[in-house]
Amino acid sequence: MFSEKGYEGASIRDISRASGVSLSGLYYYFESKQKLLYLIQIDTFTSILKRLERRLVAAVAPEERLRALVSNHIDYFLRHPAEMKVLAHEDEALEDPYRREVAEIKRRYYELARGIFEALRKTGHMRRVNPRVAVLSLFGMMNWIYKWHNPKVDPQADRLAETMSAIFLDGVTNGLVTPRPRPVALDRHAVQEATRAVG
Amino acid sequence: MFSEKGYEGASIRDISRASGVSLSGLYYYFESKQKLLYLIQIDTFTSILKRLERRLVAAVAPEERLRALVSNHIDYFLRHPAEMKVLAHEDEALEDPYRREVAEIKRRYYELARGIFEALRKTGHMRRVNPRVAVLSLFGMMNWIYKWHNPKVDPQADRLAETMSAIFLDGVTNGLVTPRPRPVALDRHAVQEATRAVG
DNA sequence: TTACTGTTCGAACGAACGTTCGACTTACTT
DNA sequence: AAGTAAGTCGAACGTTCGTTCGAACAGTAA
Repeated sequence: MFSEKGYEGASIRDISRASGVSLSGLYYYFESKQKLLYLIQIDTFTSILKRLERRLVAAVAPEERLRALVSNHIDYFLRHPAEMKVLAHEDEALEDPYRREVAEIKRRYYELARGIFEALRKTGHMRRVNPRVAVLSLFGMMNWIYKWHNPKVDPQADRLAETMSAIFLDGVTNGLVTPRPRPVALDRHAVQEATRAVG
Repeated sequence: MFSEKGYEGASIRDISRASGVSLSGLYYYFESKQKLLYLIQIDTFTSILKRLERRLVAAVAPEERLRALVSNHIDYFLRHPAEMKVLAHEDEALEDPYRREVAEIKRRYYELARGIFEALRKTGHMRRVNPRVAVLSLFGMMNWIYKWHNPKVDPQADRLAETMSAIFLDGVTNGLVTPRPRPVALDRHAVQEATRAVG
């Protein structure tokens, strides 16, 4: 309901109708509408973060870690579209005792992503891009998915994650699109083309 | 008000209080709350699109056109943050006589962007990326800005547009960050590094 | 049977919602 | 001076909102 109509747009009566539980029945389980939104957000955020941490233990190279992050995020996104839409779209609807707590998890997620970027930079494989802007651009790319993704015509999670990783790491004009492992080095032809593109 | 509290969260009374116009005074100008949202969206969308079209007449090379699109979008975004937030965040709040009309402009904007991608591809400067996914990823990157951009700590429009264009065209791991005109070709060192990154 | 605990609900609360209406003011035309 | 049109507003309309409360139900323990 929150994902369909937005937090303010969805009434407790809507939720009651959709769930088949009476108004007061809902309040037996959730002390308020705010708390319900809070529970959805905390639950979703916690599990996506936990799943990411589990996946990251297997990945050590920064690029691999970044791919793991993108893959995890998008996979979760497409598997739980309603929850993720609520997470992406209703973050401002939460008020301050709850809001702070969700923001704290969000910050952990952000810091984790930022750490991967810093590592990528240390290995010398990233150019001088403001890391904050880079991370937030990546999240923007991924979190926008709920606005447009249509399972019938758009790529599945794996393919989408590969495309977005490729766009983000190599851009649309360089490199080749290949599944993991990483695209191979630029050949002479690609370098020539890149050079020609400038002139 | 719509940008602060969301469409549903903002009441006509909020708007009345903030504008200093009485409830009925507002209805002298706007026939409904929906119509007010519609007017904001149409007005904003029309002017950002018009401005883009004006800028595009000067740019012929696909890459230049893409940079113009990014620059125009972000510049407008940071200059009219409230309107753009409403555009990005409240698109689903609009109902169907109005909604369709806004969707039509949005489609024109999308098609324009897509056209630039197709052109980029035809020149051979873009690799095999699903153009739909590419365009929507780019828009995601840009439209997410309202969630995080803080004028005090984050780059201004020019710099931000350059960074996002660079990320999108070249990725974070390739090429160099330079202001327009385009970054120069990869030197031997960069190629070596890229190669090493794979192995 | 009685007592208790966990679960469900209808009915209602006051508050806030979007919208309307008629009256009033102001400024300009005749 | 009278008339007209545009602008502004207080008060109220019916509806919906989030939330509460006490009654009723089921299942188990004594």
